Amino acid sequence: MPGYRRGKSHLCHQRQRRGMRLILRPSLLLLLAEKESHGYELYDQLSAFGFEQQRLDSSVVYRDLREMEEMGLIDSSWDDDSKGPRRRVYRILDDGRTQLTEWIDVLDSIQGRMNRLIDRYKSNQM
Amino acid sequence: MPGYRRGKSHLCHQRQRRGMRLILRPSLLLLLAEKESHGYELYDQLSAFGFEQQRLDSSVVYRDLREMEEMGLIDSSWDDDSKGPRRRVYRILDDGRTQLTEWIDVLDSIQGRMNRLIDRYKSNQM
DNA sequence: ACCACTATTGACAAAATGCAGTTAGTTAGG
DNA sequence: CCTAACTAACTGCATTTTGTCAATAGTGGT
Repeated sequence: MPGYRRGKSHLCHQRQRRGMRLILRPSLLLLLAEKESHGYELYDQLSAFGFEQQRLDSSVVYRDLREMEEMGLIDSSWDDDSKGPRRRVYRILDDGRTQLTEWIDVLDSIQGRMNRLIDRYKSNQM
Repeated sequence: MPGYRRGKSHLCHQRQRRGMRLILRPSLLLLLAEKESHGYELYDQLSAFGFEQQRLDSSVVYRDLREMEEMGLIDSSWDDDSKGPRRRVYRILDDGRTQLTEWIDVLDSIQGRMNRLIDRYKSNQM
């Protein structure tokens, strides 16, 4: 059996990661709303939202892009003109813009709830 | 082939749920930091943090309590004096208070990131 | 006896996650 | 020419995490 004991500091990282997954797709959609792009570039740009490459495997980004494509939020095509390996370039669709708006609203309301929790915690400290 | 097509409105609910799961344990710990309690009562009190019973099955609450007990954040004992079925009463431990503080910090930082995202989205609307 | 409400638990399928590996084109150095 | 490093995308799989549903059990009311 693989030892694999989860220490307490590990728990925070896990929670942090989950928080990040919550905003990954909205972040990707926002980047694509600003400009079309391919997976590898998006992966780099995510640092602007606090994603660290150590903690986020690029395969997660590719997988999420594929799924958003299946959902009809974005679409893609190959770019053969660029140097290096071929790139799959993604563009946001109208449904994607609509979805982005809705997700932002959801994040807004989650923030409100998180605030309530944090405020209550802090008011107890006195 | 179970029909099960996920419409777009479904996606928001899914994301909302994820956001809620993120704050479930911190919420439970906070409630227990204020006063010892049992699962069913905690389940009721969660509405104060925006949890709706329609969208959160009580078994999830019980499961999380059990796991936090395994982690040594809280402990429990049976209360046989109360009316009705026996209650498992939970109390927060020192490690639980420490963990709560850390989780609150994590939520704080996640909020910061969500804010950056939302601000960037809104500045694009102009 | 039957129903509703309180209270906790168990079991299982479905989904999400982390990690590691695979394929391939390009560039630079020895 | 061979190799290493970087860019780029994708796949597979074992674990973990979820959501959902059902089972059990005590109490009070009609």
